[in-house]
Amino acid sequence: MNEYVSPPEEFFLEDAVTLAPALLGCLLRRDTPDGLITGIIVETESYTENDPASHAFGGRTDRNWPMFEKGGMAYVYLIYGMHNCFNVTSGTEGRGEAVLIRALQPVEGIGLMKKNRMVSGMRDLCSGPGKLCQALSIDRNLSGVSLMNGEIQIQIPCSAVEFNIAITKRIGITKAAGLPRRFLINNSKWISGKTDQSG
DNA sequence: CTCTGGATTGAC
DNA sequence: TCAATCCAGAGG
Repeated sequence: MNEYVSPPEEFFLEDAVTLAPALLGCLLRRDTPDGLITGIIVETESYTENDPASHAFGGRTDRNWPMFEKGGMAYVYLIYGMHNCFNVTSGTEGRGEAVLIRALQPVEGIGLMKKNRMVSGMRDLCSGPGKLCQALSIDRNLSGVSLMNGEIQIQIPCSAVEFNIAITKRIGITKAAGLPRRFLINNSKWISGKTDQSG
């Protein structure tokens, strides 16, 4: 069992395309009134300001303002009227970019995740951006909070973990659909998509 | 103010 | 394959 610690602030100041693969293998930790929930990040996507698929493409707004702040913030938004998506902002202040967290390997608080998701299969808990937000009770009230300390934190592993990173096109977008900006831990069974097997 | 479509999910 | 469901952003 690896140990995880808070990264230095500079960790989040990299550009989104650098930070997205760097977040793989890191721990996402969520403190709720009901208890602690954690999971290892296994799938991410990067969205930069010059990317037509990015919310930051049209400039700063009331919704996307965290993307333009200094890296290390949560940017949470509602998609399709019903699902929340959690992003880690990246880059120095003024740069509109973020990394979408798409899937986690559940670690702690699995009972809570099942309760929040109202499903029992491990594979269904965090294998998608909307799913993991529901499992960790993340909604857009948390957009703009710091990830350095507080109710949502990102922690890096103390000792390096061996894995290969696969890079593919992003999921579910129509603009700039061909860009290789999706990063995942190769052969992880916890990534999003259709590979159902309850357990 | 009205209109439109989306960084998704789960049921047909 | 497609409906659910709502708000940000664009246009009048």
